Amino acid sequence: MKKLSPRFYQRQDVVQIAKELIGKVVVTHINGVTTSGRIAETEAYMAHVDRASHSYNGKRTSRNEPMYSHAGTVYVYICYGMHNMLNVVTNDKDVPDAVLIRALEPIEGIEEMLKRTGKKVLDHTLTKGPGNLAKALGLTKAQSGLQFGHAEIDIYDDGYKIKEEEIGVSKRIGIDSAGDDALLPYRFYIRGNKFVSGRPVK
DNA sequence: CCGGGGATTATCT
DNA sequence: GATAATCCCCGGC
Repeated sequence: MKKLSPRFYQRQDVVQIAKELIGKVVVTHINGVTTSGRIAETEAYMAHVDRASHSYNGKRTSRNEPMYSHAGTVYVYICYGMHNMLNVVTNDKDVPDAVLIRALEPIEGIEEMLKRTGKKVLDHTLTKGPGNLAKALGLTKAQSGLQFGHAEIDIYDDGYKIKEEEIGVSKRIGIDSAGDDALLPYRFYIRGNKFVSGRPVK
């Protein structure tokens, strides 16, 4: 298990970073309990030029302020009034690129994840989709603005290698109001992984 | 298996 | 007052 270096997050190409985050391991220590999972699905959001991004056209508010912080910052926000979403901020300070972590394959702390989500048994819904994932990991906007590497949250490379052909690419989910930008191929996922969100594609 | 719609509230205008 | 980077349930086939 080795931490991702600051250099990993600092790069300019957020789409490439989103792709490389597939297969990495997110670990949280919240209230003394450790939970972790392997990233199965991500989406890239490109700063001010991307209509789907919270920072489109340079929009800057107290909610999305962490996006303008330096690479390796945690950005958590609430969507539809009830779901927390986990993002990784990349690129230089004041360039608000981010990667949304959309799905995980649970590894550690499954009992705790079941307790947090109110589910009875481990099935593919435990960490499928960004809302479920943040809930299982115990993340809320209390973690927004922290750095990856903080005691409560980090991302590791455990040496797991994923083959190029195992990674699927598609347009992003749930951003229909973003016009043509909704069609950009900025979503990456592990083909055939049952934790990947959305209806299975034939 | 698939698709439609309601839930629920922080955030922005 | 409207919107939203979602989830879950329920009905129909």
